[in-house]
Amino acid sequence: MKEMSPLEEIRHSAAHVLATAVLRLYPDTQLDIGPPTDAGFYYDFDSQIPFSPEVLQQIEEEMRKVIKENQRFERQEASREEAVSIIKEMGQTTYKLGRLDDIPEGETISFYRNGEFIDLCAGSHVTYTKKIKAFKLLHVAGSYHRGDSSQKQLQRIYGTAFASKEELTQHLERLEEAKKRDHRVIGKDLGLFHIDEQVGQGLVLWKPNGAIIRQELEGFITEQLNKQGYSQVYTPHIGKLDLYRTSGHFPYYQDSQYPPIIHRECLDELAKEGCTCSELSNKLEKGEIDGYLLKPMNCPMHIRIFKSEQHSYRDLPIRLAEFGTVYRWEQSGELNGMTRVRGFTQDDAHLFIREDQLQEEVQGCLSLVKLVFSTLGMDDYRIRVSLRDPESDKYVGAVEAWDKAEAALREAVKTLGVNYEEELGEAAFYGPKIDFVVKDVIGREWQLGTVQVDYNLPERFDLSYVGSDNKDHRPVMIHRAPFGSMERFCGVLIEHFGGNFPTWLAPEQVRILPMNDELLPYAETCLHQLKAKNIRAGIDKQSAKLGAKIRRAETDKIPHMIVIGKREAEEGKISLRSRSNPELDGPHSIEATVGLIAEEISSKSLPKSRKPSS
RNA sequence: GCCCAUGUAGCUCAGUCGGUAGAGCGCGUCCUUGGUAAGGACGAGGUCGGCGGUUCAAAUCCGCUCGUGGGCUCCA
Repeated sequence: MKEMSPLEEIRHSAAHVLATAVLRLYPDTQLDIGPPTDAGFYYDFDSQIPFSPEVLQQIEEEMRKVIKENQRFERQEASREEAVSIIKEMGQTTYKLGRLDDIPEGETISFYRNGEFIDLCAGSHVTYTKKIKAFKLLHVAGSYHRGDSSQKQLQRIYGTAFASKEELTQHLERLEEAKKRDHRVIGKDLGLFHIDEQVGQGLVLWKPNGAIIRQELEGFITEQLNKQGYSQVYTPHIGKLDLYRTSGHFPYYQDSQYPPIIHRECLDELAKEGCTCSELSNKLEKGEIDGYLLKPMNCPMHIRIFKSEQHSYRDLPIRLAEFGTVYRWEQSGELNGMTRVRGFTQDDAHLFIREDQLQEEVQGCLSLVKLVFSTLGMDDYRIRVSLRDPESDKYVGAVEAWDKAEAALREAVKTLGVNYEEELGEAAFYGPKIDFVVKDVIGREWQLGTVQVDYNLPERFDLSYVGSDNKDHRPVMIHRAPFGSMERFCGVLIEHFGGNFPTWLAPEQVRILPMNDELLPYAETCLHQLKAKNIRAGIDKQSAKLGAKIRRAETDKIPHMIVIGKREAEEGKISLRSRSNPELDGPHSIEATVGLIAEEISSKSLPKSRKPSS
């Protein structure tokens, strides 16, 4: 049994109080489980009554009463037989008996009692309910019993609890603050992207400002690709079903693909025959009719490029890169802003290598991912090394090859000099992988950069190169994407910066604020000088007071403001107000300003101040 | 896909007991020409997500549907 921290004890106890209150109000309720979590606690209930917000309030009221009664938490150990009878006495047989069965033979079975309520529970708990100084029920959500979608769906009540009211208030305020950083909110405010009902769920429209950010990021990657010996390619958005039959993506992953595109004549023919839907999908699977698939992955296309020529061992590694857009039919409930979508562009590349090059190449890929993260100041990520489960037989390729690959990944990740976790059984069926995982503002984790070894596709496509022994050899493939997908990465990036992008990424890098219309010609002169250096700049020509223009530029999160008044125009200077680097504030010549900003852009400096935006 | 919630102007939201719509921001015009986070006046803008039902009457009640949010399941 794991010792619980004091905070976990409070939360765990709050979960029991929640169950106590629910049973008082709705005695017919069947309880499942109620553990503490990172940010609070939950309890799963099976109840006829839908827990609406009003009901939730009543439950919260009842919980307050329970706490006020200052019930004592008492531990009680029981034999298996006693445990069964306690559960039966409580009338909680539906789920609790199953939970009891989960406890291995020989382990202590314990219950915790508070007031009239008793629950199968390993502990631990606070001593009295009054120790729960501050709690709040947050929301209700559906959840499957044992996390299995074929099981009954229960109602999960989420809440949080703290040792003091102040901490609770702070926590709730932080949640409010986090909501303001939500990429969906900022994306709308700053005109970065739009997801349109009529275009389709999970299909991102990049608006002009968002497109600039994406172009800058793609440019950054392209620069690195050129340095590191990659070749960029372009491939189409659809390919024949046969291609994906060979790769195994069709029909194996059919559920998460847009349905195939079938030629009109073929459809007419089938209609004449009175072909049913299931017959059609049968024929598609068997390959009796062909069609096209919106590509769910870029690899098969890159593989066909590799295979279009003969390769010598001297040519390897061959590194094919593409910003390749793929389409996957994600479940509707899973879609989320830009972080989970149905069409997305991977900053993809496939490396065709000799086995002896594996470690070096993985290392190269990892250092690229690391460079991306450090350039953007994203240091709050975790690295997950996903290995195979030695017990399972779902994996392709020889065990020796896996061992080598896993060893190579381990060695490569060690050279990064960062912490990482190994997770058994998390590998893809075709090879082990390393993922960079980042949290969003609400604490949800998203996989961004990824490096994966693949033994499967070279086999399926019968890839080969000619070795020094003049014989054919099978290359190994590496899939890698430093950003993962442009959509998800931008979503996370928006939240990371809270919209205050470093100047090199900012859609509008400089805004000129003339005090009045007479100064417009001078403002235009300054604008030309900025634009001559490829600096994205604009002039606020609105008839408004300076304060209002500054406010607008601040809320638009423009890195640099150039204020122009009579004084500046007479002296041939400008007055800089900079949110990305307040050290630069003050009067400068326009030439010096252009130089400073151009330097900031080319060095990809991170913002120096993080003023919270209003 | 499933559970719950939700959908009113470009955005954020109000709209009581069912009596056919309101604010702020933004936008437009005019006035104002200013010194580091909001000057002022006037004006335009809505088939209340869509379809159907109940009703003399529906933004409001009911059903279906589409979208969104929070979870669950999933993520090659």
